[in-house]
Amino acid sequence: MIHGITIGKLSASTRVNIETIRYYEKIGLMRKPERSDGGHRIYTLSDRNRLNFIRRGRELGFPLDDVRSLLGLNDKKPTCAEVLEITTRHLDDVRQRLSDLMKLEKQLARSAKECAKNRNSECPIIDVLSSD
Amino acid sequence: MIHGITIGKLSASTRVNIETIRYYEKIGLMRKPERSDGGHRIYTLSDRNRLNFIRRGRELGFPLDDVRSLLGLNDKKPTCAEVLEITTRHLDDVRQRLSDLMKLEKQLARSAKECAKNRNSECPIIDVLSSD
DNA sequence: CTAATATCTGTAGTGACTATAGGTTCAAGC
DNA sequence: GCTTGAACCTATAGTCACTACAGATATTAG
Repeated sequence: MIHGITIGKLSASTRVNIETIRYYEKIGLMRKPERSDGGHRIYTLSDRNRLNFIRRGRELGFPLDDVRSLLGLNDKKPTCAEVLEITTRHLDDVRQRLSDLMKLEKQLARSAKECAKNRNSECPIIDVLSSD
Repeated sequence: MIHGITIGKLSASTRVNIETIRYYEKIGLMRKPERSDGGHRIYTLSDRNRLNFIRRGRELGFPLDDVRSLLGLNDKKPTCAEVLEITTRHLDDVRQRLSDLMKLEKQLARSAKECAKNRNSECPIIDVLSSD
């Protein structure tokens, strides 16, 4: 291949850490690339596309197992319906986490506010944590 | 023992898993309790209070290191100002995660919607992941 | 006394990396 | 051709906060 890419260049051009790339190879998300005579990994443009795919999937919060499915590594390329199913499940999960975090934010914000205006007496946050 | 609580009862009365209680002991969040002749852990009401404190802290999303500080295990009992500082930092973190998740939710929801009304052609979600 | 239940220790696994140690290869400049 | 420094290699351990075993021992109810 005329256009071999070292792992460093691949890392720089995809914004994925070198260690992470090697980790993806270990768990089978990235194929094992060719090696130079000295044993350095040599990647192709196709590898770069795949890695970008994985990165974007991760940026959307998909767990690596979902990314694996989306890449078609579990069985075949997923149908559009299957992709939708994975996405919908993930979306539900995100919404659940959102709802949990919003409750949390409210509680913390209330505690912090009380604490701020009540600097002399017993700490209200500690009280909350200690109360039965 | 009149005042002894077994780990099972402690677990049931605090809704903290037995394994988690032992883990907290290992990392020094819970003190080492007395033991029965046979070697079973025997807890006191004070242990139960502490464990409830830890559980509530975790429910508010504080990392264990923060809980440790709030318990006064790092140096002394924290002042109210220190508690507020820990809480505020944690709140900032929660708000950051909230903001990230909201962006995520938007993107995923948009993708899912497009995918749902577009079942025949190329999958829009895969397109997003593949695009440069 | 027996049988069922509870508890014990220790280790490994989870997810998705990140960090380190100690070695080898590559590419550029002279 | 040689040197040097950057890039790369493998393997292992650490992160967080648990959870899940396996295999042994203790306790308790009947």
